[in-house]
Amino acid sequence: MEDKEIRKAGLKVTAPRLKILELLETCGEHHVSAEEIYRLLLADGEEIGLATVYRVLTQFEAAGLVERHRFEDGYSVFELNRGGHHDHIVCVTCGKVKEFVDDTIEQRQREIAEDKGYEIGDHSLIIYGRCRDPGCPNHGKADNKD
Amino acid sequence: MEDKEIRKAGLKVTAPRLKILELLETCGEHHVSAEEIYRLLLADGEEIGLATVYRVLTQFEAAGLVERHRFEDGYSVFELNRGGHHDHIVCVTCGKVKEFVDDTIEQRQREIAEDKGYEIGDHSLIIYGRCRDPGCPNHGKADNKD
DNA sequence: TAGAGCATGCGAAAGCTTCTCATTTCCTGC
DNA sequence: GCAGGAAATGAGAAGCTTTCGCATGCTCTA
Ligand SMILES: [Mn+2]
Ligand SMILES: [Mn+2]
Ligand SMILES: [Zn+2]
Ligand SMILES: [Zn+2]
Repeated sequence: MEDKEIRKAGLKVTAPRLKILELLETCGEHHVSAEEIYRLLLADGEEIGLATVYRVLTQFEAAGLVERHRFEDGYSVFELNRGGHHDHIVCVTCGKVKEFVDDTIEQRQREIAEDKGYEIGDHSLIIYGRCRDPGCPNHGKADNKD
Repeated sequence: MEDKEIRKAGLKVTAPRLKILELLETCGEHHVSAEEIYRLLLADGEEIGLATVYRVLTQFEAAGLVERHRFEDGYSVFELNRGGHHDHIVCVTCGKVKEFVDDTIEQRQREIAEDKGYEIGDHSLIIYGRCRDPGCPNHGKADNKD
């Protein structure tokens, strides 16, 4: 099943590639680092190298199968490209990430690019804030001002 | 003159801090890396260490004097905090950066944060595209689709 | 002007990511 | 099914940005 997508990307169908793709499919909206993928596969009994995980993720990204994001700390996290574009809102306290799409913002971006003399390509919008989840260390603290 | 700002940040007024602040002032809307700052100061005859540049930039950032951004490649670039917030549009071909502010987008972000149950803090919006400058390698190429 | 403490420069180290290379695996054509 | 050539892998070394540790130097207050 995933064979098709890998072949379409011009890549050989190998165990590491299949396993990484499978794992990403189970992740849904969860964003995982290369290191996490590596450890999860190891724990699953797979024999795989960290370098391979990085290589494959980069290839998948180039092929449009996978998206890479860099949140505040600057390190890479990955997720399956599930078709539609979306942006992210991240809790700076607990790290929780939610996704959103806003047509107004998307439209304004196209207008801004046009206005500034750019042919628009991609974009990255990340909102940082504090979530109100009971489990978040931030929970309860009324309104911290720093 | 810059003494005031440094002191206000609770930091001692030292040659490295003054020089870095001065240099950033000459940069205007240009975004510079720590390494660039380091080399520019060295070329200017200053005796300074790269570790100090990083340390000072981090302190300035914490004090709100300086802003740090990470464009596509993930490395840090810095600019003086010139008061108002702004976002960036970057040419993926030549690297040219322009700044913009859009009230509609800013407002929608606040609504999204509210909607998703986050107390909004900062955000990072970077549009990637291709500029139409005569000097840009992209110039002339009608509309490349990859 | 002297003292306490903060800041600096240097080199070493951290942490993520990429590279190198010998070995293995995949895939095409027989 | 099998062999050959190309592509991919795993392991460790290396690369790069950024941070740390520490002996020395500088600032600032009194
Ligand atoms: Mn996502
Ligand atoms: Mn800027
Ligand atoms: Zn949270
Ligand atoms: Zn350009």
